[in-house]
Amino acid sequence: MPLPHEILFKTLADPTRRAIFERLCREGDQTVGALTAHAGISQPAVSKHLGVLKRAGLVKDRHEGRLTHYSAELGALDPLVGWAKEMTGFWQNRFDDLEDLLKRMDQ
Amino acid sequence: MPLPHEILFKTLADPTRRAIFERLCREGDQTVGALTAHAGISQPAVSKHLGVLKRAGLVKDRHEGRLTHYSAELGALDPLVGWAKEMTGFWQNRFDDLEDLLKRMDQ
DNA sequence: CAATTCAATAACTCGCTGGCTATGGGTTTA
DNA sequence: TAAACCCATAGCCAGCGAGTTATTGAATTG
Repeated sequence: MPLPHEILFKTLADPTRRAIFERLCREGDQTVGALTAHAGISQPAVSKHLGVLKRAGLVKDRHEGRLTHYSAELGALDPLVGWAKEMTGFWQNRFDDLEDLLKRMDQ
Repeated sequence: MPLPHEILFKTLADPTRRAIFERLCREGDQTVGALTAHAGISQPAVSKHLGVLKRAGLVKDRHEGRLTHYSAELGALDPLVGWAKEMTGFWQNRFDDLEDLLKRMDQ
């Protein structure tokens, strides 16, 4: 099983897929048909993207008769932000180490 | 010119490239040779990845004789975090709208 | 100056994936 | 129940990109 941020980066790297996700974030609940109408690609292509988004935990679906509604899954982006903070944190730690070193040299 | 987060997602989607960037964040300045020693791929492959990272603004290089040192560029991840916050923000706004609606209905 | 080392570029191969069309299963409508 | 509609799956194709080896340029070493 890959780390959480791994699948997120791969999934959100595709512009079309990210656009679908953004639309779900901005406008909330949407049917596949509505998403297809704005995506500029075929319905099967949209369905495939939604499948990928769902497997990444970025989206959840709701069945209502013959319609399928999709909505953005909240908090799914957390690992991504966490990873970014971790990276900048490493830098901060090195900065702290440098400060410690300078402090010790000062004595 | 693409949006800032666009290139970041594409660049960081590759595991090898992300590993190189993580190493630079964790351990700071590194030569191409040192990075190659830990990457498990050939030196040209590493150089190509470093080129991509550099064009994305995630990394900067420093020439010292025949060696080239690379280091992580701070703040390059900001647009990524910004985008994530924006997405969750949209959801928050919809939540606020719902609260407003309910408030208005209550009167 | 010859040999060696470091890194970048060139040229190529190959697997992955995002797009398509065709089809099928399930649901509503006439 | 026949027809139309919504969405998912299957199967196929083309382009991209990550890897390779070969080569070159530049800098250090002997």
